[in-house]
Amino acid sequence: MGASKTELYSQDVMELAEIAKVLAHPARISILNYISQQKACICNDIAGEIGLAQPTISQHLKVINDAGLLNGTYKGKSVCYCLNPEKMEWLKRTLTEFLEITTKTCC
Amino acid sequence: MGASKTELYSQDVMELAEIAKVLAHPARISILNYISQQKACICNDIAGEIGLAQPTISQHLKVINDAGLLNGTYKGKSVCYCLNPEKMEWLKRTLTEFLEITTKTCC
DNA sequence: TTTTATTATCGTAATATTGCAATATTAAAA
DNA sequence: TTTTAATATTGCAATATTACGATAATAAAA
Repeated sequence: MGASKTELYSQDVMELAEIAKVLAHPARISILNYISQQKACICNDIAGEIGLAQPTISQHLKVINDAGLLNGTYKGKSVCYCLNPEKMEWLKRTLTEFLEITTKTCC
Repeated sequence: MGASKTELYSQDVMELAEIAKVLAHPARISILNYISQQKACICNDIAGEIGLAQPTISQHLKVINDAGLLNGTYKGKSVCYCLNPEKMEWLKRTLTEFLEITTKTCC
């Protein structure tokens, strides 16, 4: 198979899993780290910085962007990628809430 | 390819991506939710509860367990799965710390 | 010891992800 | 308008993940 049975799960659970997928690859963690360190918009020197080919980085950026975590203009000679602060806050809240609930003692 | 170039990343980044992978599937989110709701050890009625076959749940439990998030005894007529509170706290800290750093305004 | 209920593992099919070369697209600069 | 630099898309090969039937392993109960 290889396909999740998405019909089994609630909207909330699906949403959490989707957003976790963004963080589930070291390249995407690195990209988020890099962008946040810049404190300003950056462009695709990310490729050189991380050590993956430009199309690969572009693909990862698309995943992050499709999750709504990026803002800015994505076309032109030089693209400005920045974090979407609202969505990042939402991500933090959502994950924290989940972990508050699940971090209970047991046994 | 399909294989991450793990040699490109720091230990910290890899660790974060690995733990995020645990949360990156709705079945595993559901399992963690379910276990934490029980407030006590539970067994493999999880399969019926979620709607996946027993081997599939067992496989997901292995992923969660391999990440160190479970405690208890895994053999016998009836198995007791419970959360590892220390590791869950570590997960919360690690993710929160990452998100504190990356949740910065930009642009 | 044999039976029984529960969980793990194996094997396999279907699908998804990762990575990159080649190429297309984009918008500014010349 | 043509050129140029930056980014996106396409196509493809390699690998990983998901799911489950069949079967093995486990430990308590009969």
